[in-house]
Amino acid sequence: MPELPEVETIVRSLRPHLRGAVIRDVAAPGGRLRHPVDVEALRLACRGQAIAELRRRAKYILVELSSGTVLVLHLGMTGAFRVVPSAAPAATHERVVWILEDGRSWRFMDPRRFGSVQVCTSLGADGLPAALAGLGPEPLEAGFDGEYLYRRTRGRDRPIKNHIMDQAEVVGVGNIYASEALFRAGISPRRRCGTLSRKALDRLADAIREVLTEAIAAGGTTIDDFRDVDGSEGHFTTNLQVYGRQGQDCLRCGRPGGIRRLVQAGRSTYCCPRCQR
DNA sequence: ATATTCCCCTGGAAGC
DNA sequence: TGCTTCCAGGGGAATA
Repeated sequence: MPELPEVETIVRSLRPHLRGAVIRDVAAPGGRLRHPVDVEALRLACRGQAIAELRRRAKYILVELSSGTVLVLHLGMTGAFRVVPSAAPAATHERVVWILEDGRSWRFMDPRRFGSVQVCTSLGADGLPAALAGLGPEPLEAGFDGEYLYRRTRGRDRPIKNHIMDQAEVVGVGNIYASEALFRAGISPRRRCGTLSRKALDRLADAIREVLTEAIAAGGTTIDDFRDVDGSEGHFTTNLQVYGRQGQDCLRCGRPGGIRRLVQAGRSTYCCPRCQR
């Protein structure tokens, strides 16, 4: 569910609620997530600590505590947060609850348990968790452009869609925005990445930055589960040009029923075969 | 090394 | 109504 724009939306929403708040205690009422939730390590790290800052790296949320310890959170496919006025009893699918000194509670729900909540045990030289060291560049920061994509795709053979969803190449692009960016760039998702010209990859880098920026401005995309911290939906859904539109008319060339759905690496891809080569 | 497949888990929608 | 099948925004381990 959450790709870069959704995670960014959530971090921006959480920040004013949580920055400066002091954690009284942590509970893990919901059993294991992707990894077992080490509630003792969480308590040790969090009790009595203020939340100094919240940041996003790739699709991870980093919670920096006043002690310098960092919590590493991931939403998986169905993770969501709420901040509520009291320490209410656990709701359905609630996995981790932080009780704050001011009486509020910060709650993580995740029906499918693909998310994760971990205490970072070692920081790299860049101040980021060492466990995130293998991630590629942020697409909205310097260092990501057509030249970079060109360099990283020479001699590689996989489909370009799989390549841009590889978090070691560029972070934050998931299944929705991969299809959307390739449509905007006029590139077939099945094209072998090593065969793309520098010019085409310039267009693709621009398209990725453009679609992510627009989606952040719209508060993300809600297909089914995604909700902001206040429960609201993302508005970018209405701007999707291909995702979920199989059998509908292409918005660029107008071909009736022009949008196709295909499967790559077990994930749905949407494209217009006439517009994307 | 590189690329693809499978699996984790739960719920909703669609098909019969 | 009820049962079965398919599908889902992610990521990582296990295979080719």
